[in-house]
Amino acid sequence: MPTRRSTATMKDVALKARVSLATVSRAFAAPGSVSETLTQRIVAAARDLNYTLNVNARSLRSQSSGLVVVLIPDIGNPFFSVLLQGIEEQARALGLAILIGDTHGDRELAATYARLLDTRRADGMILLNGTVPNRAHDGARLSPQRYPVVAISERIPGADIAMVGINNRAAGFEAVAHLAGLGHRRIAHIMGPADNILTHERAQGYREGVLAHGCDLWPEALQPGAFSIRAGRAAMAKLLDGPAPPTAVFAANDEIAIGAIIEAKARGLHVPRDLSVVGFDDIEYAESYDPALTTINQPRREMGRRAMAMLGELITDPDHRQADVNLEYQLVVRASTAPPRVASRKPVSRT
Amino acid sequence: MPTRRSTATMKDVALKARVSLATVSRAFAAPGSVSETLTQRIVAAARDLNYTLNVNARSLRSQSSGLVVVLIPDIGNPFFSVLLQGIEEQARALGLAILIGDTHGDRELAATYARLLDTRRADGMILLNGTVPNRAHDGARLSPQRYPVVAISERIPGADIAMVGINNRAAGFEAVAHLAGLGHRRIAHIMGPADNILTHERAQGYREGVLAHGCDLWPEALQPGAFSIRAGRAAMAKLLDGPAPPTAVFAANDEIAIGAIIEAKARGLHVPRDLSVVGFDDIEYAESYDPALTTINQPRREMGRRAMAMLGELITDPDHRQADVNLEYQLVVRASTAPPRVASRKPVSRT
DNA sequence: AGCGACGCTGTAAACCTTTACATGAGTTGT
DNA sequence: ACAACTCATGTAAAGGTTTACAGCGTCGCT
Repeated sequence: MPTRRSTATMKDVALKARVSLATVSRAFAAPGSVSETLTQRIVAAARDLNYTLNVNARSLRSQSSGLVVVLIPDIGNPFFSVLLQGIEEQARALGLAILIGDTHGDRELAATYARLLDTRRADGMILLNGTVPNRAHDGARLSPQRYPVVAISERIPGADIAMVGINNRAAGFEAVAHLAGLGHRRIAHIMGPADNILTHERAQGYREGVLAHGCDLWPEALQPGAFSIRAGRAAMAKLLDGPAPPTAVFAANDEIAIGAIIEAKARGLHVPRDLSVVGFDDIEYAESYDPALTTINQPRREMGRRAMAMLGELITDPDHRQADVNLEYQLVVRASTAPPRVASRKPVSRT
Repeated sequence: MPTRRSTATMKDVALKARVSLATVSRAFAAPGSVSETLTQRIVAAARDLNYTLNVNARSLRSQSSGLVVVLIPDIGNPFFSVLLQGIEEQARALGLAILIGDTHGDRELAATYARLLDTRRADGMILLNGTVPNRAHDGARLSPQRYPVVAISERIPGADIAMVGINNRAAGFEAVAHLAGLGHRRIAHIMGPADNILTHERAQGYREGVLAHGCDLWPEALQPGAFSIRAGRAAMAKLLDGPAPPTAVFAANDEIAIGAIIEAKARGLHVPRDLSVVGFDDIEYAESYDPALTTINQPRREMGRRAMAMLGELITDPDHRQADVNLEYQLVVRASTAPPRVASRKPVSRT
């Protein structure tokens, strides 16, 4: 018969240590403020009684929970895992715990998690999905009060929320520049979901790159898609079915890139000989794939750390205005890109 | 100047609705127990005042948090993501939230999360890493009191904790049976980390399979490893450097399998023509890999759901004894296995 | 009419901690 | 020697909810 422990409280500890309740509280909260003798007595008593702080009581009284909500659209997406580790690392350093909310892209669900802020159950929130959940929560009304919130990777339009990420437009440009530098002139782009802000930034970078390097830009060059292998495959199929297929593809993320490669292989094409592919994100499997993916590496751990650090400041000082942070990305050249088999024209020099 | 909302409490709602505090509480907690008229007045007042329940106060009073801790050794491991979704789904159905604790295999960290149970901040715990964290927490002493805990996938030795998973031994056996059925006689096994229980169960299944099908069993056939691509690669290299390399490999999980394939390819071998590989887990990338992985599929979402359901029962009734649950697994045959190039002997029929 | 039962509502205690304020002892400065 | 401080400690209120218990009106039954 598992007996729940009749929990010891501060009162019990105070009694046993022959001090007042307040002194016990202070002994734990502000180590300097209680004399050496008493502190020792208190610690000993707490140990003997197997005392543990009741966090709910503390939160109730101090109006803060020590918890931070992290909203993720899909925890299965490997892009987020390292990010999460960075967040968690920094959170621990700040004495905070994180609560991961997987929204599956469901706004309703996101709102549920966001409500944790309202109920004082969380002190702040990190957004990973490019949408402000509160908005959905009860119609169009945005919560009037401001909570500590920071966004990672995606700038949230119309919301005054600090962000840490990379310059996606520039990265997209660089991906195209790499392909153009190899001699490709017919470069397609498979995009992410239309409602995602990153999609447009990367596509914009693509467009500028294509223009700057004098490459082709035909109507079907920009394929709509989604951040998944399946979508990448489907889009690649369309591209390959077109009248003049591209010799290279810039995919909006690595999963799309993998999908594209699968489809190309299925049609007997060799990557990179017949088709070059560059991805985005540099997920763990990018390096292990066959061929190893050329892709844009984002400093994910650092992004997580920085975001959490910013949030920490915001929690202690809500009036603090945080500026956006843009970190360095990196084009990682691996085996999925090569010069086109028959260079349509001679290689274009980079501007 | 972001003004924190001067939060409305139940008292305010009671005042506005001209009822007592208790009635408001009951109106929310037990819908049936308050008259229609009052309920309406209360709901209206709550809406007008923008009232939200203070969860900390509730937790303090009711001694439960509505939170469940899920301990994961590595959130980056794709095996866990779907599992998590199953857990989360079921948790939501039960009105519980989950707190994901990534331990990075660090016992100290696991103990930190486990302490959430002590501090009444969590009502229960789901273990995904095969170790009981409390044990590490303060030396050898296991907490005397019992908390609602259930383990997924790994039976925890020496602890009386209910588990949901699959029969890993049988699955290992089946993997070998599949290879033997294709005609392989020289089948190696790359194992997971030695301190993991699954490692031994799968290895045991392998041994029994090899024996039952009259295959070779040489000293180096069982390669120690870890659940990672890198480890799989290294082990495969050793196997291939041996005097009589295997024609097939059973890897303890998919990442090992991918590592093994990478190494084989690097040496100019073709999979499955020169080497058959079967993995374990059927992670998302198994299907997309080249070649698509033959592997053991675990019903991950269902495992998560069941575990959470069991935990739910345990939370409401701590005395309830839960029996272990073994779910159905499935061997998924894809492109990474084939008959050996030169069948060493004629195909062995399955017993 | 009287009695018990029942259903709804109110009163007040309890949950455990933090913290403003009060107290008193010890120290410093003049 | 005494005022003015400092410092460690104690007292008690506050934080927002749940819930045992009590009160009261209504209904049905005899």
